[in-house]
Amino acid sequence: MDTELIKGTLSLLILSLLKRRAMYGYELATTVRQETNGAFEWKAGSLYPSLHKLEKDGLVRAQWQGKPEGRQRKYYHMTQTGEAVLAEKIESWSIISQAVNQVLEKPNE
Amino acid sequence: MDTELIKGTLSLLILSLLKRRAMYGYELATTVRQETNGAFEWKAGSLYPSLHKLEKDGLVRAQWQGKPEGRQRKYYHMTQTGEAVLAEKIESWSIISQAVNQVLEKPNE
DNA sequence: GATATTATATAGCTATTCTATATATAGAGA
DNA sequence: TCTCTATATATAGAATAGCTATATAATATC
Repeated sequence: MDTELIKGTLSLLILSLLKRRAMYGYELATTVRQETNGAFEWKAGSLYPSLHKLEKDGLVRAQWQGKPEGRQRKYYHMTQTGEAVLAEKIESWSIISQAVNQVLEKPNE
Repeated sequence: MDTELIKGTLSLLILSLLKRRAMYGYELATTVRQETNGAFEWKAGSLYPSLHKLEKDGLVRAQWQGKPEGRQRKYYHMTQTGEAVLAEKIESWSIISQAVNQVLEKPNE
C-alpha cells in the first residue's frame, strides 16, 4: 500500500466526518477504519496534531465531555469556517481525483 | 485548490506517462498540464528531484538525447521494476480514492 | 539586441505525517 | 488481585515530499 497517496486526505476526511455529527478523536479513527475497511488506519500521532491544527485554524471547535469524573473525551464540532473549507476541499478532491484517473485511463500511444 | 491532495500522485503519474512511451522531464510537465486541463502544474523543483529519485530507485532509466550538439534532453525510460511498482501504485490509488469517496458520500446521521 | 520559452539542476524551506513515548481509565480474564 | 488489552489523549523528534528561489544555457521570436 502506497501510503504517500493518503497524505492530504486526513483533514478532508476529518472535516467530512465531523459534518455528520460531533465526534471525539478516537471515534474518528475507528469510524474511518471501519468505513474504509481498514484502508485508513489513522495513528494517534497523526490524528491528534491534525485536530489541534484544525482547531487552531478555527475549522473545528473542541469541547471536553461534560461529566468531570471518569475518562474524558474531547468532542470536536464543525464551525461555519470549517464547513466552507470542507466544501473547497471536496471540490479540490473532485478535480484532482478526476485528473489522476484521466491520465491513468488514457491508452498507450 | 488544496494542493496537499496532489502529494503522492506525482510519482504515480510520472510512471503512468512513461509507460506509454519515453519522455523527457519538460515534456512530462507539459503533457500532464494539458491532459488535466491545468489541474496539475508540476514545478521544475518538484519534477526533476522526483525523476532523480525514481532513477536512483531503479524505476526509470535516463538517457541523454543522442545528438551531442544543441540543447540536450534527458529521456526517461520505464524499467521492469518501474512497471511493477506502477501496478502497485495504481492498485493503491484505486483503494484509496474509493475509500475517500465512500466516506464523503455517506449521508449525515 | 532583448525577451520569452525551452530544458535541466540544486540548495534550502515548509508542512504533513509517522514513530516513539508518555499518561491514565476501563474492562476482561486468570 | 494482578495482568493484559482496549480506550483516550498528548507531544517531541524524525522522515520526507513538494515548493520557492536561484542558476545555467540554448532556441525562438520580436
